[in-house]
Amino acid sequence: MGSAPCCEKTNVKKGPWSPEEDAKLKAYIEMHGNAGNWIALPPKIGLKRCGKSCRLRWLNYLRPNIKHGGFSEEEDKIIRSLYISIGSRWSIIAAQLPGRTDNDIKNYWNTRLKKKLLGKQCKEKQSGRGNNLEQDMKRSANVGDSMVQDDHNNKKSPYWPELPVPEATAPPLPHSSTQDHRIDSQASVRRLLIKLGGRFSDDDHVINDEETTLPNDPSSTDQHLYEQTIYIPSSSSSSPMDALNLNNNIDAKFVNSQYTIDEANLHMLQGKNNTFSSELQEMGYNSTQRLMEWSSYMMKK
DNA sequence: AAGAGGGCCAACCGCAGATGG
DNA sequence: GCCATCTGCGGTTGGCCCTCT
Repeated sequence: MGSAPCCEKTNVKKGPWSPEEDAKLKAYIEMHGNAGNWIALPPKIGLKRCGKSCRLRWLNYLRPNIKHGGFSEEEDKIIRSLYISIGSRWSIIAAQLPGRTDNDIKNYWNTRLKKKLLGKQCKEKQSGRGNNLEQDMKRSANVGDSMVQDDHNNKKSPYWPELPVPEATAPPLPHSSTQDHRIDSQASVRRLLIKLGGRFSDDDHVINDEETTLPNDPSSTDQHLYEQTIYIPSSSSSSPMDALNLNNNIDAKFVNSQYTIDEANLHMLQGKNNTFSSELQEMGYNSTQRLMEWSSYMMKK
């Protein structure tokens, strides 16, 4: 494919936006919406900018309710845990943090969290228990990729969503007590799954009953997610692995779908002796156990 | 005081998926 | 089914600003 034709190099201004340009763009979008065609927008309002540039400026800066800087500890944790789960899917991570943009989160990760973990890794290395962090990070970040890679067409498949904190009862995702409840109910977990790239096949009615209730507007879907909090029950008395493999209520197609877990990948998630593992534990995670519990629970639904 | 170095962030680039003709 | 175009995303870069020496 390649770059959109809107990005012709000729006669397009680059670099920082002036207040005048911001004002023009903001005024237009507030009045008309983005009209679904960013490329056609700049000429309409007399901006010598690429449509993509306008879109980016709006999304990352001019959009209402955008927060900049000052990431809270809770946001920090959410970012870390989601990164561990799904890797550098910044847009998805951003969707869990209202007011934050993927760019912001990406910058935050690259400039702070990464170093934070690197620092930690160095300490661990000095104490003789660390592995190569870069590899660990890659490995961890690629967990989603590797575990769901479709061998035949090499396409990316859905990623595992974050697992709730393993408390005995109704553990929410780490979030600030002052924040809105974000991800609530099994339904929203499913939605998150779908959002994470999950496209359950049409006959995966396990999901579809919920999916059909989703609003079409992606932004309202996000809002819907935010307005809820997660509730995942504590682990059942039966073995999670049993539940994973043997639950007779599970639609066979679902069991065989891309959402099943193989043990090799679970070991990857386990992240033995690496920084993320300790990070997880610090946050109260036992990856394998949690993943098992979570998938078991999801399949029983 | 000034130069060097590093941190941080806004913006750009290029790719891939989605969509429509 | 193919092609052109648009949109969205993640990686990278350029430049400003702050801190250190």
